[in-house]
Formats: sequence, structure tokens, C-alpha cells
Amino acid sequence: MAITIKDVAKAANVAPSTVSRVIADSPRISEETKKRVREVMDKLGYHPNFIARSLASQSTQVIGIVFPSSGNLAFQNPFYSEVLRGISEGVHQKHYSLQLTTGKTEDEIYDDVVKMVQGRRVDGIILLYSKMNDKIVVYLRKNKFPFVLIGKPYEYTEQITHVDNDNISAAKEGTEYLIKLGHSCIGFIGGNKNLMVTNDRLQGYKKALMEAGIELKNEYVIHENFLLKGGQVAVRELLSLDNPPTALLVVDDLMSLGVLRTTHELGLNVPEDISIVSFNNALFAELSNPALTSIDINILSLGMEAVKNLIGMIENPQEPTKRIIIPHQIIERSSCGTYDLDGEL
Amino acid sequence: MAITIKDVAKAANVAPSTVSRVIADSPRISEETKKRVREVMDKLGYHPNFIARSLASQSTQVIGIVFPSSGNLAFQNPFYSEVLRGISEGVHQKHYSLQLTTGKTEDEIYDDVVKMVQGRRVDGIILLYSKMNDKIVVYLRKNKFPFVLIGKPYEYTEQITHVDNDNISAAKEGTEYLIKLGHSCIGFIGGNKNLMVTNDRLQGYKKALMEAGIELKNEYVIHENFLLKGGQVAVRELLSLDNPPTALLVVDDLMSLGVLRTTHELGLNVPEDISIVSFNNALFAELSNPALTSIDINILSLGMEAVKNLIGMIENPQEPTKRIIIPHQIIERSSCGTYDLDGEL
DNA sequence: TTGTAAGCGTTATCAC
DNA sequence: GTGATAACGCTTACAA
Repeated sequence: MAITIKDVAKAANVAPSTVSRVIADSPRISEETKKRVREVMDKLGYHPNFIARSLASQSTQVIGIVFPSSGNLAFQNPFYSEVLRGISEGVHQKHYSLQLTTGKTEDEIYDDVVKMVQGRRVDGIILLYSKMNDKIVVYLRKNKFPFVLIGKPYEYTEQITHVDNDNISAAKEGTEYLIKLGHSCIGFIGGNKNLMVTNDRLQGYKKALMEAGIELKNEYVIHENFLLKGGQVAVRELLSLDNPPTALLVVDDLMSLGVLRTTHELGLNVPEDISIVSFNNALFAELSNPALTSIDINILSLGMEAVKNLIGMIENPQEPTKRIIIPHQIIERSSCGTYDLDGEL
Repeated sequence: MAITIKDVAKAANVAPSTVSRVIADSPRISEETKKRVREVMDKLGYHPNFIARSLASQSTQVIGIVFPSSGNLAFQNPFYSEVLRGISEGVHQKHYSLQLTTGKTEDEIYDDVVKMVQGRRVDGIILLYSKMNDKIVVYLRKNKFPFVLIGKPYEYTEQITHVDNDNISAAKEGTEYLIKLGHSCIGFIGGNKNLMVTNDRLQGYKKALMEAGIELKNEYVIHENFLLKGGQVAVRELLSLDNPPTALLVVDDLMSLGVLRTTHELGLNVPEDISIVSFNNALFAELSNPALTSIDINILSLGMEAVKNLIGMIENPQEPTKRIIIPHQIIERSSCGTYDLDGEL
């Protein structure tokens, strides 16, 4: 059995409570005994037992992370690795730990969350996604359990602290960027329709078209759930239209990679034949061929801010709900070209 | 305060210990009372407090994951996302949870591990990498704490349970594959020299050359720590040699992406001008241009086996140490071409 | 088959 | 300033 607070107390000739106070660096303990106790702790190699501490203090210093239920393919998307990196960074600074859900299906993940919450395993939760009618959100709200959402809440927007980009503007700017290059036939390749982010980006796309007086064509809008294959399927569909688009707004770099692969197979050149504006600016966006013009949404900050605010809520339950908007920025690379009315497609 | 075992006991007219036994599904409790107690649990919405249970039973059902200290860039490499996915899968099946280290530097991560172990936060640990002189391994061994290594141990190979590929053979086969295509000027682009995997692959490369009677040229062997930039730097270096290689063995797909980008910039075509055999077969390996011939090392299994064996060790401390070798397989795609002696470079 | 009670290693509320 | 002592919610001998 490991060395406990009692062993230290005995060896230092004080009461266990005194040792506990020394650990907490209580001001009510004399510097002298603090020093003595600390020496003993070092000598005996004492380390506090977190489990015991958690039980007594009713707080674990652990934050739970909830992944989307994309059959566990989430890990494949660099977006999640990157938020996790931001979260990891924030959590470390605040001396908290991280626990993950491991379920694949929606139900499994829901159970994971219930176990985390009811089992008092975590002090708060971060949801890495936001989708419509998420029962996890309902559950957390009902139990008044501290959580923050990465993305825009489906409902009760004012009552849920969340960290998000202004995806409507981002998509609008991306579309406008293409319009300025002369394009008017612009396709939209989106992801899962239940995700709020997909909707926001679609909305921004539509807004840009409308403001530019370009008619929205329904056949130009495609949604695919699987990022890699999806990109490939989607372009094929778009390019087989009578009047195929000359430019694409693609909501994820991974999809864009699929798009690039397929256009290449079809003998089309990017950006000469077709332009692409992508999203997320993943690591490989600059390494693809051609390098992708992509909208950087600052994923790292998304994660760090989520942690910061969650811990704020945990440590001060009175904290008002907040909405944090992380800025985005279009990174111009080589996947977009001008569309000249007199030129070729 | 949440509902506890005592509340259930009172409501069901039994002792708390009986409730505890019902939870554990002890055979010493009559079916009748089990049923009654379970009904009360449901009615009251009881959920066991894991923290309390951990303290009493001295086991947490949590596994700690240790990332390499690549300044937290590890997350960027799909390898780690993928092992994590495998681990996640295994852990879920066994009803364990996952806790991560969040430190960036080697020292921070070491502290994370000590906190996990001494704080009794986890029952066992998985190291996602293996490098030379890792003080974490020393620490875990000294404390006789259950852990498994993904990769080949630097020392005490027989005394550390580990899950690995046969990287020597894999690299040898990759090199032989190129040799068979007619190449004899084959470069090696490796990663961090402290990682065991780098060494093994280099060794396999050398072995293949030797057996084929091809002289090893030191200027053909390059190591880079940063995967993306590294690939770019390395290939520039190799191609500026008087007698540049016609084929490359690249130890990571991410590096290969950088290589591809640079060869493209230099106006060279893959595989016409230069061939590439890559490693890991990441998701994007088939989406790059050209698609990468890559050695699949079955990352998912690496993770799942690690979990399986770790939990075996936790639940049965007598378990002998084991070495598990996961098979690999070369996936042929379009990044390799024949080298015709009469043809052009 | 079930109940009683003593831990598990802390923190926190009293006293002194 | 420091020391007893009662929680925290559960498991597990030992009794009954």
C-alpha cells in the first residue's frame, strides 16, 4: 500500500489534518511546520491520492470530452485532433485532466456521458460538435451539469455557453471570394445535414449568392456524410450536370482532398478548370496538389476557449452563459482561378 | 446531493451492503431481493458513484494514455489518432475509461504520469511510442505499475509487454520492392532518431540493400524530426546530390506528402522520375497525387491489442510479459515505377 | 441469505 | 496554529 497522509502525519509528529492543510498551503499553518511537514513528505515520497481527495472534496479536476457519433470515424478528421490539442493545452495550464468518451453509436456515447456525470467522474463536459436534437444536451441541461459546446447550439442558444466561429460569415466570404473571381456557377459540398456547422455554412453560401443576385440552384447543393468518399461522390455528381459549376465551396479539407482526387481522375485541372475554396485549413491543406485555398477557423483557439470557459463555470457556478466567437481567415493558396467569361470553362 | 446506496437501501428495506451486492450481481443474494432492489434503483434513478467505488475497491477502471513529447504535435500525425481509435474501441468493450496526458514537454508528461500513477487515477498505462532512454518506462518499471508499450522497447525487451510491428521486415520488404522494380539508388527518409521505430526501419532498409549487394551510401540516409517540413527538406537535400536516388523509402505518409509536394515544385514526376514507398497507410495515402504505395501497419490492431493485454495484466497480475507482433502489408498504388537502365532517370 | 461495521485516503468542521 | 473526528459513498470481512 502506498504512503498516505497518516504516515506523513506520524513521521512529522502532527495530525493528519495538519498535513492536509500543508498540502492546501493553508495560511493558518506556521511556516515552520509547513517546512517540516514538506520535508517529511519528500523524504517518504508522499503523493496525494486523487481518488480520496475527489471523494472528500466532491470535485475531480477532470473534464470529459464528448466526440460525435460518426461511428468513431471522428478521429480521422484532423479537426478533432486539433481541438483536442487546444483542449489539452488549456486543461494542462489549469491542472485539470482529460477523460474521453469511447462509444461509437449515439446511444453508447449517451451512456458514456451518463456514467461520467452520475458517476461523478468529471466536473464538466465539452461537446466537440453541435447537432440537431442532441439528447446529450438535453440531459446535461436537465441535470444542470456544467458543459460547453463547440459550435452553435441547436436551441436555447442564449442559455448554453458555446464557442463557435461565425460560420455564416465565413461561408459567405468564401463564396464572395469566388464570385469576385468571376464565378457565378458555384457548387456547395456540405457534410452531415444534422450538424449545425453544415447549416450555417450553407446559409452563408446562399446569402452570398442572393446578395450578388445569383440564382440558387438546388442541384448545385450536395450533402455527404462521409468526408473522403463523400467529396469524390459529390464532385462526380456535380460535374455530370448539364451546366456544371466552375467553382466549389467545400466545407471540409478532407472532402476537398477527395474532390481533388476525382477532378484529377476526370482529367480536370484545378484551378484552371474548376476552383475550390475549402474549410478548416488542416495541416495537409498546403500540401495537396494544388495547395488548397482554405478558411482557417482557428481550431486550436476553439478548444482552448472551451476549456477556459468551462473551468470558469465549474469554479464559479454563478458565471453567466456566454457565446465566444473565434475569428476566421481565408488563406489564399492555389486552388482558385478567375473565371473569364470569354475564356474556356 | 445525488442519490446514494443508502437511499436505495432505505427505500428497499435492506442494508446498504445488500444493495452493493445487488450491483455486483452477487450470487449470494436471492433473485427476489435483487429484483426488488433493482426496481427501487430504477425508480429513484440511482447511479453508482465511481469515485467512491474506486476508493473502496482500489481500482479505477481507467487506463492512462501517454503521448510522445513532440511538443504536442503528435496529434497532427494520423498515426496517433488511429491508435487512439483502436484503444478507444478496446477500452469500450471492456468497460474501462480513458484518461490522457496533456503535457507538452518530456518533463511535463513525466509529471502527468507520476500524477496518474501515484494519484491512483488509473489502473494501467499505454505508451503510444517507444524511444531510447525513456524515463517514464524506468519509472513505471520501478513502481511495478502495469503498462504496455506500443513499439519495441529500448531495453529489457523480454520484461516489457509490448505490441509492435515487425518494422525491420516491413522496411526490408519495402526496399526489396523497389529493388525488384530495378532501382538501386534508393534513399531513406526517416524520422526522429530516438524513436525505436525509426531505427528498426532503417535497419530493414540496410538489410535489404546488403542482401541485394547494393552499397549503402550514407548521403542517401536522412533523418528529420518534423514530419511535414522534414519531408520537404529531406527530398531537396537528396535531389541535390551529384547522383540523386531514383527511389525513396519514406517512414511516414505525412512526410511522403511533403516529399510529393517538393518533387512537384522541382518539376519532377512521381513515379516517372522518382518512386516512393511510404509507411502507415494513412487515410490520405490513397488521396494524394499520385496515390501512395504505402505499408499498412494495422494501426487499429496495434491499439486494440495493447488494451487487451494491458487489461489482462491488470486483472491478472501473474500474467507473463508478452510480445505481440501485428502483421503489415504493402499496399500498392501509383507512386512507384520501374527503373529501366536504358531509360531516363 | 442478509446485516453490521470497519475501512479506503482525503477534506472540513469543530474544538482547544 | 493545531488536533480530533465526522463525513464523502462505496466494498468487504465478519456476524447473524
